[in-house]
Amino acid sequence: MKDRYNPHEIEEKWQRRWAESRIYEAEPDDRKKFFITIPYPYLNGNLHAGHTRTFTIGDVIARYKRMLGYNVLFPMGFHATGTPIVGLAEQIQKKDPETIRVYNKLHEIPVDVLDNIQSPEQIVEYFSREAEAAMKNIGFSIDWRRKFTTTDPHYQKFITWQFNLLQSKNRVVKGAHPVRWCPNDENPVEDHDILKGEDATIIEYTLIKFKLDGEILPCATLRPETVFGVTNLWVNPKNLHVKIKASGETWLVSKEAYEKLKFTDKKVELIGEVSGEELIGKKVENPLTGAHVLILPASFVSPENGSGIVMSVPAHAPYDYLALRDLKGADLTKYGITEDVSSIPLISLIKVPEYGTYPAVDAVTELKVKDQKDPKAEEATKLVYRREFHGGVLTETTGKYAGMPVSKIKDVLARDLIDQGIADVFYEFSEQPVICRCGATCVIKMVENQWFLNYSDTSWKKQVYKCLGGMQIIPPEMRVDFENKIDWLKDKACARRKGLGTRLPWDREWMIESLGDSTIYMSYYIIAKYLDKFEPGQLKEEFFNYCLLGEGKPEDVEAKTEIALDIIESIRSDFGYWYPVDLRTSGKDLIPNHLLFFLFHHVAIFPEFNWPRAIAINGFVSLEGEKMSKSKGPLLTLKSAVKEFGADVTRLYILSTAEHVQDADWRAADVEATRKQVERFYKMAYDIINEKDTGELKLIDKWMLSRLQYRIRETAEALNKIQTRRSVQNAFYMLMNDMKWYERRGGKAARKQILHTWVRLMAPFTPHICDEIEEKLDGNFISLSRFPEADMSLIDKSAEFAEEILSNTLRDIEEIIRLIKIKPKRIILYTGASWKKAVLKRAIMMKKENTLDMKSLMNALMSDPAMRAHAKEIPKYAQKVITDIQGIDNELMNSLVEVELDETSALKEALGFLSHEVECNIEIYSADAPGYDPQGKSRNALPMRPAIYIE
RNA sequence: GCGGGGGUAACCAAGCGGCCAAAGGUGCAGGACUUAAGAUCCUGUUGCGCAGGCAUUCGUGGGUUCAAAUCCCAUCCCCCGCACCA
Repeated sequence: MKDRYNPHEIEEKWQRRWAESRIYEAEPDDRKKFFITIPYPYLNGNLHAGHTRTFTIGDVIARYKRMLGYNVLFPMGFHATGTPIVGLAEQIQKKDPETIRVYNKLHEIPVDVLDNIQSPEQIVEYFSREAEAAMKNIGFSIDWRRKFTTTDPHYQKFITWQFNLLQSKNRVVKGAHPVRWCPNDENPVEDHDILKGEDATIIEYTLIKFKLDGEILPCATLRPETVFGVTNLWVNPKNLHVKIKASGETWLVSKEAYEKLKFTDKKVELIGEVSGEELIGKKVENPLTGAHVLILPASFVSPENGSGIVMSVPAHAPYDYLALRDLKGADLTKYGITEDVSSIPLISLIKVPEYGTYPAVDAVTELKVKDQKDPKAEEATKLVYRREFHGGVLTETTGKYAGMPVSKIKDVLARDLIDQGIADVFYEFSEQPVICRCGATCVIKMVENQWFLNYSDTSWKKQVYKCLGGMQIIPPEMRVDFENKIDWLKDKACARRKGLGTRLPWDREWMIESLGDSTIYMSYYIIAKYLDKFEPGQLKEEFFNYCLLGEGKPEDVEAKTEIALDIIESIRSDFGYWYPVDLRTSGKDLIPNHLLFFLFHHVAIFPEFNWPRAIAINGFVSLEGEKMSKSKGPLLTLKSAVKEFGADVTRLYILSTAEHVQDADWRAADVEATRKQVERFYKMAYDIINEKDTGELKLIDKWMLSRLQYRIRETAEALNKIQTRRSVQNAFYMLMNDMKWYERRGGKAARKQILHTWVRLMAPFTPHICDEIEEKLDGNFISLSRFPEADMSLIDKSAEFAEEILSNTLRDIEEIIRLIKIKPKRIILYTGASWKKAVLKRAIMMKKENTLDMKSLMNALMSDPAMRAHAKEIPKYAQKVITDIQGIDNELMNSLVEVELDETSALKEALGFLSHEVECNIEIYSADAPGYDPQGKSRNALPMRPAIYIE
């Protein structure tokens, strides 16, 4: 150990020794096991501060559990499945300037290296090497023998097995689903492919098929229940409409709607054109109610929205009401309409507390909307919609639906209408337009014959609920989040046309989607150690069925796969030992996807005793207050953080700056401060090691040992809850402050003993520096030693009280000196009179018995002859004590009566220290025998609070 | 809109019914050490106060309580997710 702290030298040294001694290579034995996993990183870039946080939390827990005596398995792999890596390869090949910039500047890859990673395979190779090196440099205690990449042929066998199994359990189904689609690229568009309209979501409309002489006028609506209140349809006379064949029916829609329908699952065919004007004046039949209603002209109808034909519900839709009102007195004879349409009776079907029979009318009146072109019409629409949705109930008009809340009706009614063949589903973007990077306007396409995992299956969800119920979720507040997300999860497309990965075994045109192939791979870590024992081709289903599920006979597996029997048995027994996953820690972004799928697939495949035990969630990392971005910057790589500050400092900082789901902020200035603190720790340890402990334990040593026990207990409690911030706070900063005070008070005797404990307390956080120190203490690897246990017998309340009195008194003296602005020549302390102590104790006792009041206290006191000498002073003090006690918590009260402390002698022991601190001679008396007391200050002395006289 | 998280002193951040004017870190100011700088160590950092005190603070407004940053109600503001994408 050198006198100066050189993190890189120390870290390199210990990482090498750890690797040489293989201390993190876990094998089953008779200890209790702990299997911790962290989502493997996706290899389209270098590891960054976000990974640093999640992984370091995992490593700290792994190290902590190891020191608690668990046999810890902490493995790591790499994720390469999916499209981004392929996309990246294309960009690099094209030498796309932005990509080159991002990967050169943000991911810190030299340009000449970039030239050499052109193919997806090279990218995977490069980033996995970099990631492994980075994780080693920060000192993660990973068993590297188990690493793998999801594009490995062995792994593909594993995924193939998994999907065949899911298929056989009817968890994979065929269906169609809508995606954002670029008609130009003929590809689904992802968020980063979108130029404009990134926030647009796909909204499901119900298309209600009004009938006109055997032809159909479909109206798109978000509120299918209002079909009961339709009084007419709206068509914009200025728009061009088309007549099309749609799955055997003849439809009339806007030209734009026809373009959209081409991408749906309907077969559409253009037959002819119809102007808006032609349609107006005709009567259509409401398919649900059978009512015949007029088609009327309205200017607000946009051909871009829905079908270009709108059903009118003036009782509940302000636009409809306004358009109808706007027609008052209009001459519609050119459409062949002679009746006064403004007198068409409104049909109310929703009762809502805020409004009368016709909410739309009330809203228009309330907001004073002029006409359908008034911007306030939009506002009124939203208002009515909101109120009706949340507080509305369907009226008798809706027949069997009467009494149902509006918020519950949409899905039910839409389903019913579709089943009756009088409605369809129509998808529309929430924002328009959505523009692809290539410049084309995106549409919504129905991808057909798509493979889905049927997560929406209620029996599956029920199993997941059961699994979740038996799990620990950390922090516990996140449990409700998981529950919500389980409810919300729908069927998920599990196959794609392009990207890296494994083919769907029964439909080889499809690649298994990348989130689906990373759900149960934790079990693969157990196999991964044995990859040199067999070829991918030998990994037949029987192998996995036996090793992971215990199905079949090992001899049969041997016969089928030609894998040696002892290997098969060994894997099976390893699996039995290590599984299930005891803890998975992850960033919060993975809750609604990966972590959910992790649970779904586990319950689908494994028996209940192999379901995961716990999940811990952590937040993101920002840089100097700015959100970090892999593709836009800013970005801080793990590698460069360690290079600049060292592994231990990086670890300590990232752990201490935020707790659980809170986001952490990386601030270089604060990291620098942490570096100094670590340096101080190193220096302190160095000094302690090179000094001899002296003397026997004094009060201050007992105080220090007492404090240490609290720090240990807090640290352990925090780590048990994966509160890394709190644990670092206690194990490092608080203990550091205790040590400073201890040394300032001249404490020496316990320093080495403290250090012994301290390095072990710190070892999970800063393993390198701790091993460096431990080498000089015990010489063994610190991660193989035991984590400290708080020894409650070393808790010394009286030493703590003494120290508290001392520091409070010191602060008081200094405050007085500051206020009276003199250089003190003589200071006298008077400790509280013993009768006051007696009063206090008696009062506390009575308070605990719930019998404390002035009268009974006085009675009790006065029955004691020794008290009578102070009969004059007692009432006033007793009154004060009674009020003071109100504000004391129980623990303190207990201590106050239990602890026997001679304040006078305790202060006398610290007299030298006190006098030195205030640079003035100090004398101490008990108020029982004050001696020199010119101002009678001793009367003010209280228990735990000496009076002070300064001259 | 729905769901989740959050608003605490110059900043980050703990506390979630009583030793709370509020942990810890940072910044800032003063002091010690040093030829000096840095590092380190002390002290202070809401206001007032020439004896250890008092007054006012924890988004805002009410309420419960002997006692509220902490509990209840209302209200305002900020962040994240809402999917086929890793």
